[in-house]
Amino acid sequence: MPYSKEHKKETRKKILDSAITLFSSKGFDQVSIDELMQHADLTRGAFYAHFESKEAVYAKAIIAGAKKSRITHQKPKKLTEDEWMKDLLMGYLSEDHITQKYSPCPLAFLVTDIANNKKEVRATYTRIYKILNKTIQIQLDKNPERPKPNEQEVFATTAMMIGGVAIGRALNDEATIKDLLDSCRKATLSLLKLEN
Amino acid sequence: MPYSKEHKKETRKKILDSAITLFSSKGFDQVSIDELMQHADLTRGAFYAHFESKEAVYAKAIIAGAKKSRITHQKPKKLTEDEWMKDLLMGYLSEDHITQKYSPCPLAFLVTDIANNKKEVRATYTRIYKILNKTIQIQLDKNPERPKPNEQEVFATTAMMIGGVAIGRALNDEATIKDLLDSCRKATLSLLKLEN
DNA sequence: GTCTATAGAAAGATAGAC
DNA sequence: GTCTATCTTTCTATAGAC
Repeated sequence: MPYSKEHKKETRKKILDSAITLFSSKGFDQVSIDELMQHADLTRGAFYAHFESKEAVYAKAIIAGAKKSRITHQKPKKLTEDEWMKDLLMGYLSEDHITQKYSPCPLAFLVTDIANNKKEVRATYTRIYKILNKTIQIQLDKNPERPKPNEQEVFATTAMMIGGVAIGRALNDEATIKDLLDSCRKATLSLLKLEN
Repeated sequence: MPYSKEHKKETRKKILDSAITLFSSKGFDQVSIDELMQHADLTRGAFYAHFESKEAVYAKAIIAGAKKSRITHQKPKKLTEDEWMKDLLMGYLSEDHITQKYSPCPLAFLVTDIANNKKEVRATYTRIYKILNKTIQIQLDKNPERPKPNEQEVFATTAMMIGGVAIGRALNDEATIKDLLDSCRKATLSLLKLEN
């Protein structure tokens, strides 16, 4: 066999990485399989040895994108739980996130794109969305010296995070983007009782 | 002249109404000019007598859609300013809005769709977004007997409104949608100090 | 202004060589 | 597994008759 299993796995990963970047910045329809494969240094025809359709790679890209997001990472030892949570919020609601300087969160970058897609894709979104809320809740419950936000406050917070980033990407005016992000950062801290 | 000016204006309005409905529910790329014109009881070829391109009708549809949104309407006489504001919030963050039972807000239905579109389209979005925030601010300033929310609190509120509706449309699970909307309704009322 | 017909480009997916 | 070539469909936009 001229190609090892290892090789295939790496190629798949390259395709998936390209998919995260391209789908996040341009949406499902504006990325062709040709472009996707070229970005991964391959040609059209090789695609179907790895995924069965465009929808399939899109769904996998959402999952892979979520896993790359900082919010799923381990807390650095030198930070307290609350410091880490604040760090994540500030990073999420930042210009660098909007301009894709670091790994974009598919929940925000692809919200309406996904609403227009197939049932299986929306099921994937739903699963990841629940995980995000749960993760934040668990993280916040770790500090006993602060009033714990309830489930509703977490839902409201993530709606503001996702909404803030999604709107920021649609806007055409730096100053407004800055105001929006500032406002959301402040309001999320307050909602989660993380102000001090 | 076999067609009056009046006729043209009405035809244009029919196309625009179809555009709002179809673009909102399926996004820019998933609506073809053919489908759009059929929905308006016309054929492909007639389109270019009214709009110069697909992007052009899309941008106009965003504006027309925003004008149809309840939030730009006049307050009914029998309601106080705050009651009216609460009404709008509850309607915006409702299942009926998500399922498009009434006129969808393009700011929420098309956020990421617009982020992936041309500069002029994003400029249109930005303009309407600013108007929404301003409108809410003005409305809230009318009641002198309540602490006035500042600009930041209004920005945070609209981020939650738009985020809540956009996420709700991407979700695949009735119960989660309900929780999400409940949470956002409660949090927006609190942010705007409208609880009583 | 609206129709039918069509030009011209692009995209998803498959076939077969290596 | 990856390549090139191609089938087939779909779409935007234009041309020309009425």
